Amino acid sequence: MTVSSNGVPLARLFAIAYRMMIAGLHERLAERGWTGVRVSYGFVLLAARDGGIRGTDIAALLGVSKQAASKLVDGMRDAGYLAREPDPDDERAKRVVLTDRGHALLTAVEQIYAELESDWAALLDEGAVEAMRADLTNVLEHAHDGRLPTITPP
Amino acid sequence: MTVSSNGVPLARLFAIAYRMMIAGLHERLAERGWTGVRVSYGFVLLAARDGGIRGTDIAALLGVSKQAASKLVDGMRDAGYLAREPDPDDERAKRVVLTDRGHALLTAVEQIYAELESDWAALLDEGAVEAMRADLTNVLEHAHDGRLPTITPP
DNA sequence: CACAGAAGTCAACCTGGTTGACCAACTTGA
DNA sequence: TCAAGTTGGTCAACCAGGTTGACTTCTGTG
Repeated sequence: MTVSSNGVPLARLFAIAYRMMIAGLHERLAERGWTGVRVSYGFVLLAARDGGIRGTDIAALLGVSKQAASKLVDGMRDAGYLAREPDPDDERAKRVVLTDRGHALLTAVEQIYAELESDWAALLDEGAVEAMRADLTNVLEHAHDGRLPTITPP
Repeated sequence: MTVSSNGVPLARLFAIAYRMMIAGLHERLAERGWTGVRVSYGFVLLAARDGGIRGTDIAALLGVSKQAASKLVDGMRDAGYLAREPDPDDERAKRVVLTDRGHALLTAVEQIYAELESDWAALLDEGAVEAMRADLTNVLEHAHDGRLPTITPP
């Protein structure tokens, strides 16, 4: 795709970049013994990290049905990353919380992200990664009423 | 995800950005009467634009099996965007080429991408979009032996 | 208090992938 | 030259991760 004189469309570049980073993440996770980890796990772990999250909130944030979210939580619970607890505020509901194993996985993910970004920084000019982050954050927050959506894997 | 002191991980930002741009693309396509368009269509149309492409090459580029690629081509043919022709160089093979309707869709996609990027440019400093494009291109080319992969939706 | 709506689960279904199998055509090395 | 291995595409069966529908229990509101 060559668009006017502006080069490769940003959407393509984001797609490739995202896919490349995710591939790098999962490769390095596997090297550290974390296997069978799906892309959405990281996003769910992040959202549930502080005090847990409800199934319906996971569904909303991932943009899927509550049934799909429930299945995903089932899988993560079976893998030992999450546990379900009663929600103290509502007898219908459950909160999904991180297990120790879930915390450990999330820590590994964060470390690897830092490594990957260091790799990028080594290839670009001083401060370019931070500038990119700021610009992306700026546009995305503008598009979402001032706040990044919490969790959105493509 | 808060990574060290470096803010939101780039991978998340790319995911959100990509998803947002694709959503914008498909929303604007629908406004122009293009409905039922899947994300991968644009990538296939681009790859097939100049002289067509083989089914196995689509499979390779999309990172899917040849059967999956064949199904995708079936769908796009049925929707009127592609046609299959014999490959003059190999009796086993077929080339997938764009129909007029396929060319028109690709043109619409490119126009919308340009619009979306103008929206971004309006929110950022002078030249920031081009700097981001250059930086992304730089890193991604470095990671792929000097050439961007042709086609990779997540 | 009645009722509409919400949270989660069960069940059936669907879509876009997968693998396996197959046949015709092509390529390669002896 | 030719046999064997490989390749391109299609058919078929299967699967994972979604979907929708239905249901029960609980909550909030008028």
